[in-house]
Amino acid sequence: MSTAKDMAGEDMPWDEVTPEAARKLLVAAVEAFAEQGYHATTTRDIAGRAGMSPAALYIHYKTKEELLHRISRIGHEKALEVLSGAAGIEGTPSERLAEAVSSFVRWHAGRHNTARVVQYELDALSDEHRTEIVELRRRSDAVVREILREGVESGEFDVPDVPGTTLAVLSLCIDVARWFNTQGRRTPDEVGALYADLVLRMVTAQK
Amino acid sequence: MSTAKDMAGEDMPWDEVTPEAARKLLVAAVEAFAEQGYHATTTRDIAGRAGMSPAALYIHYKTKEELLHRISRIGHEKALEVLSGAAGIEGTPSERLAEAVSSFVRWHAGRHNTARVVQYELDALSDEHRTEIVELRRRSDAVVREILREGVESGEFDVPDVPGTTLAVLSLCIDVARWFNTQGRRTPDEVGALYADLVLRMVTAQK
DNA sequence: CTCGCCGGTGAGCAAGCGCTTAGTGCTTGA
DNA sequence: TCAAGCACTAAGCGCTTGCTCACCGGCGAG
Repeated sequence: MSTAKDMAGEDMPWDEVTPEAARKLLVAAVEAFAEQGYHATTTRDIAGRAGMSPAALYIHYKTKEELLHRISRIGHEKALEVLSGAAGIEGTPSERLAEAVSSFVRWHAGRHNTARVVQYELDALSDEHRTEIVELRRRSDAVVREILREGVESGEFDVPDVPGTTLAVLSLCIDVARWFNTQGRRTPDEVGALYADLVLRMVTAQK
Repeated sequence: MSTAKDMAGEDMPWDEVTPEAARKLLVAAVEAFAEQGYHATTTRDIAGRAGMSPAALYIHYKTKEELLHRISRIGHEKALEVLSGAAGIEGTPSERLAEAVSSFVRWHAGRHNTARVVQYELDALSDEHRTEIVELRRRSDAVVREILREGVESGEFDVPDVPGTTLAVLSLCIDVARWFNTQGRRTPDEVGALYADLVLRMVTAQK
């Protein structure tokens, strides 16, 4: 079976953000937002983590909210890329669902700081920015729903409520960002494998 | 099959909080924290929603953090009560797991404002208060893990990784508080039934 | 060498924050 | 009837916040 393990979005994070000072500030912000949340993080804290003065932030970003928006947009794009890359491999719906779930979970575990900001700080975005991000989330939803639909069609899956099950599968993956801890016993690979198995059992038709 | 539908924690919310002014403030705080998060909520906002002056808050609570702690503690106790009440019914591990999941999910959906604060604002608590709350969460974990263990022992369940699956089941239930929306199409009962079914399929041994 | 440009800084402003305090009116028991 | 005690308010204190602005050093072009 082919793998999407080395898909985009897992290596060289944030290298598309330039110049270097802007990237350093953004990386510092991801760390701070993930640890304490957007509203509990001060611009002074972000600048301090990046080793710069508070005013430096405003050379590269108009507001603190714009910084969150950049993180959220790039993060969502990466996550969607990982998910649809995995869903697009050749294979049966079961194989594709397993690949999609394990890759998506691996991303949420391996990059749990980014994922936490991306998934749990949506409310802090302006209405306009949030609307844009929600559209990206709808696309993730569509990817999973389509695999389930195909599996039901082929008879591989037995899923009475496709939209509800789609929601549950994505919810399960996303929540990894909340509890996953680098100090914990499990590696991202292990969690991805466990979750792929659990999800397959949720949808597979019994013989 | 017996039901835990009318278990504690779903009716007459917060009626243990007295006097009335303290309860009104607490209910207002739950609403505000759920909508905007703890750090984005001001004491003026809470007092305003309760129809009182900002200073009134400090007659009933020492700090804003103490208010969060009260919400978090009572909420966790209610959630644990719902979960272990459902897990304690007579029946096979499958029946008990289904009841536990559907009740727990129903609580997270039906009282999603409280659940959101309880589940997603833990970081805002002081170290001391958080330690106390984490202990309550460990007990929820133990309830689910014990059902899984018994099901494996009886041969009803096939669960290679009991701790990991426990985590996944609880994570699935908890995340309901994040996405559940009163305007949505599903009722708490429907989501509870769907999730109980999905979880049973995750753990049931194939014949 | 000098000048202009530009990423970066130090100091600080206006606003809003959590919380306090002096005072007010209502209730209550002798 | 009235003093004490109570829940509550108006005003505001000290501080931190997001953000601004006058200024500065280094560097490439003429």
